[in-house]
Amino acid sequence: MVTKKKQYHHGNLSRALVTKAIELLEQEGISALSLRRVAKETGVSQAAPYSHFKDKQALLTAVANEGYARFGQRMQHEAESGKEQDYLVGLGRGYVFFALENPGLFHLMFGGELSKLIDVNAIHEEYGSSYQLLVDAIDKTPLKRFSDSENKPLDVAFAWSLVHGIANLLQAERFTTETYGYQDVEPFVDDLLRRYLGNTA
Amino acid sequence: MVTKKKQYHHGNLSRALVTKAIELLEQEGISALSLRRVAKETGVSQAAPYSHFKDKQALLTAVANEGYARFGQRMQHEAESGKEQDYLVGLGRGYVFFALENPGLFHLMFGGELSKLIDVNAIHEEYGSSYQLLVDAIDKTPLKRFSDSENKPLDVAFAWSLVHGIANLLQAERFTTETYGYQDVEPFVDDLLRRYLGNTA
DNA sequence: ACCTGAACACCGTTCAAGT
DNA sequence: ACCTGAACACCGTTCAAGT
Repeated sequence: MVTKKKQYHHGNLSRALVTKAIELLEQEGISALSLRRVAKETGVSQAAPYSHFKDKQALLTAVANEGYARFGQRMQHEAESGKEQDYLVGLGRGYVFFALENPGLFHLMFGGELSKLIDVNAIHEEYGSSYQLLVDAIDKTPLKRFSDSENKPLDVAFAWSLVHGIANLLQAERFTTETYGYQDVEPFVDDLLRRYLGNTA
Repeated sequence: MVTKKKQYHHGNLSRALVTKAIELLEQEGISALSLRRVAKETGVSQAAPYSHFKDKQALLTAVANEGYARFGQRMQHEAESGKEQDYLVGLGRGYVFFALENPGLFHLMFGGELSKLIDVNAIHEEYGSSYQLLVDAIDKTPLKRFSDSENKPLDVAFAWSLVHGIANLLQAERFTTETYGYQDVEPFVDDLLRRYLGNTA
């Protein structure tokens, strides 16, 4: 029953490296994520990754892309779960929860380790499609609260910023929910999102 | 006229290291910021910084603290400049502009390189006082737009998140202002802040 | 085509030793 | 007290060589 232990060479090394990198990233944080460790713990020599990725950036880009895919799924899942009637608020919940559940990945995806040198196009597919979820939601039902002068693009920027700020500040422990009189994150996030982003509240 | 070239030993090495670190951070980004380079370019041996800082984290913490001080000043300056009547919106302008003007520092201050291992108290003085600016502004004039049920703490979290999200996304080039039909950042930021955060618009 | 082992220039950190 | 030089274990990356 113990197969695929020592014979990569099938084209799965590339995927195995990405998987191991995510594992390391979430368990020990981004500073522990060295190419050499990823290689070693995948059971392969330090130079082997270079057969599949141009350099460390390229591996990180692949990891981030996997992250964007999961991110979009998480948002959509939350929005459609029925826990929240307002679809846009549901997406916001998914956004924030993803950040809290996958701090390493989230940090890599948005923290700028990549964005300095990255080939932006290399990331755009998955990233763009998660972004598109927000755009679509706002296209369907613009924010009534600010409907005095309709401006959907600005509404998108607003929603994106609000939710991104909440996710970042919570994850970096810049807010602590106790400061605001909440014991748990979830109701805190819900109140914030419903009150300032939702149409129903 | 050429003094203080080779005789540290006065207690200024510590400050010189922080200054050089900020310079490197802004010129070449956080990945170029190695302790060894900071030491070398300050004209001192690789081990010298350890006489003043416990480790690299400690130096970075000092750098971040200097950053928080400048950050608070930038916000206050902008809010009091008279370019914007709404004090809170002025603070928001300062917040966002600081991020765009000092991407390296901003990234260090909020990006989590520190927040994982940091002694949170070591940063709290300067950080707290910049945060306090927001709290005070909202204490004085709560957000009228959401005054249906007064909740100032939540208003603070909202304002902080919105402004932090805008700053981050702009700085990481996650938005490009052209997407939203603006040529310059400034009017884009103003419209966002006035429309969703201001009381006057 | 995919992988290894050795090599290079760089890290952070420690420690004995100098002033 | 403050600094140096050498050392250690780690990096990312390259390159000849193996299969």
